[in-house]
Amino acid sequence: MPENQSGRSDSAKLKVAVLKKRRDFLALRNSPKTGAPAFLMAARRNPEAGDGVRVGLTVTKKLGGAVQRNRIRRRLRAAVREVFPFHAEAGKDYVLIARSAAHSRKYAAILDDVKQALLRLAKDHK
RNA sequence: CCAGACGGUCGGACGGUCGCUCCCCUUAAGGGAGAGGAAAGUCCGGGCUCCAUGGAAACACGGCGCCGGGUAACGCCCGGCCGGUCGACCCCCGGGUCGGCUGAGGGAAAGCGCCACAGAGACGAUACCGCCCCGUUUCGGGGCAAGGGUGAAAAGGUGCGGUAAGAGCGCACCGCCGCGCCAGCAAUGGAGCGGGCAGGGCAAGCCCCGCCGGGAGCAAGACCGAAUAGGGACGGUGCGUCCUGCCGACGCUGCGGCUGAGGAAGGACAGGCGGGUUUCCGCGCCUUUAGCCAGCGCGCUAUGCGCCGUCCGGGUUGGUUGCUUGAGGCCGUGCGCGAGCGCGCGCCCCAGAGGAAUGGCCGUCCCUUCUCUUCGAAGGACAGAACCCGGCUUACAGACCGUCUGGCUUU
RNA sequence: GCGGGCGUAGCUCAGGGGUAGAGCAUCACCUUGCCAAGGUGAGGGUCGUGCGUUCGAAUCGCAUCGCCCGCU
Repeated sequence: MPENQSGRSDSAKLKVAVLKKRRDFLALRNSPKTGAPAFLMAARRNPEAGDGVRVGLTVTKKLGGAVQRNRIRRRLRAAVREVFPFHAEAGKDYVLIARSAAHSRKYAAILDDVKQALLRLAKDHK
C-alpha cells in the first residue's frame, strides 16, 4: 500500500470505530476544524476512544435526496477506511461533515484531502 | 417505413480485486444471499399488537354512492348500462351503426339556501323593439308570444297546415310524461297504448336516503436487566426527644390563625381513572375528602434522624425479541369475455440493517452526448427497503411488443 | 410513524362563489431655498402549479410542489 509511506507500518494500524452517540457529535461542535473541498473535519481528544480512533460522518439533507446522501457517505467512508489507520492520531474522535463537492470530486483527490486534513489537525493541536 | 394516442413488458450486462451486513459451517479457511417498479408521496384498504377480557343501543363526526361481478377488504380492479366528446360510415336536412377517448354517474314532486351583471322579464317570472285588429291614426283600447335583442339559462325542436296576427291550435317525425307488456340477475333497453306537453340549474352548498367506520400505532408490544441515585420491608447500632414527642382510615372544640388554584430547588424517580358523548347491563382498580397550627379527650411506649446489612418492588442507558414463510414467487393445467379462482401433495426460499450493509478502484461490451476522419473524452432516466401485504397517485432516459389513427412507398 | 397549518402586489396581511383589496414601500406632482414630514394621483398580480365542479373559482373538490409547526 502506498499510503503507509509517510505514516505507520501495516502492523501498527489503528482500529477505527464508529461514533454513534449524539452527545459525542455535539461535543465536537467547538473543536478545532479544518476544511477541504469535499468536507469539513473536526477532531477532539477523548479517553473513550481508547487505543484507536472513532469517526462519525454527517451528511445533511441539504446535500440531496437519499440516493445522493448514501453515495456521499459511502465514498467518504471508503476514504476514511483507506487513510485513517495510517495517519490519524490515536485516542481521538473525528467528525467529517460532508459538502456538496463530495458527490462529484475525484476519489483520489478525496484521499489526499483526508490525509492533508489529518496532518493539519495534528499540527494545530501541538 | 415514419409520426401520434392508448395499453403492456423491461429498465444496463459480464468479470477481477480490496471491503461491508446477515446466514451456514468452522481451529483457521471457506461457502451462500444482499434495494424498487415505483422501495417515494403517505391518499385509501387489511393483517398484526396494545388500549381492562366486555356486550348493546342512540347521537355526533368522517367517508363512500349507476348495475353486476372479483377480493381478506377497499375510495381498487373487471364486465355491462347511461351520458359527454372525437373520427369513420349509412342516410330523407333529423337520426342511426361502429370504433377511440372520457365521466366523484343516488336523491332537486322532504325542506332550507344561492342564481351576480346584462336584460322588458330569472323562478311558478315577462312584453322593450315588435306583429295584428279597432278607433277621433303624434296617441288610445284590445289580441299575440312566431321574429329581433340580453343572458350560462327565457316555458319542447323541425316541417306542413292553420290564423286578423299568432299559439301543440291541428297533424307528421324526434324529444317528454303516464300505463302495463316483452328482454335482462340488475342498471337499463325495446316496441305498443294513452296524454298535446305539464317550469329550470346547483347537492365537489346545507341536507335526505342507503352502506361502512371503536382508538392508537412495530418508537405497537413482550422479555432480561449494569453502575449510580432513589423507594419499601426487616434486623442491628448511635444520637435526640419523652416537662414531652409522635402516630391514628380515633373523637371533639375553635364562626381561631397561617398557607393554599402556587414559589424555589432537584429528578429517569412510579399514579388514575377506564376508547368522542350519553344511557343501560356487567366488572376491575385506586384514593380517603388539602395540609399545617392551638387546646382537650382517648390510645401507644416508643418515635424521629443518621449509619451498616439482607431482601423486595419500580425501571433508565443497554441487550434480546417482535423480524420476516407470506392473502409468497415460478411452472403446468382447468374454469371464466375479464378482473380472477381452483388444482398439482410440482419446483423455489428471494434483504432484514439499527449513526443504519448492498461500496471504492480497474477491465470488456451496450447505449447517450461532444469532437466528428480516426484516436478519444464525459456520462448512464427516476430514484435507496426499515413490521408486512393489496391498491391508488406522482417521478422516469431509453428499448421492445400489441391495438387504433394519419402520412409515404410498393403490389 | 402519526397529526396540523400556510402559499394573494417588492414586504406584512385582508378577502371563503359574481370587477382582487388595505397598510408600508416605489414613481410623478403639489408644498419648501433644499431635505424630511404632509397632501394629491399613478403604476405594479400566472391569487404556488395542474385537473375538475359550476354560467362563472383567489374562494368549492382532488392531485401535486414548496415552507413551517406539534406529538411519539
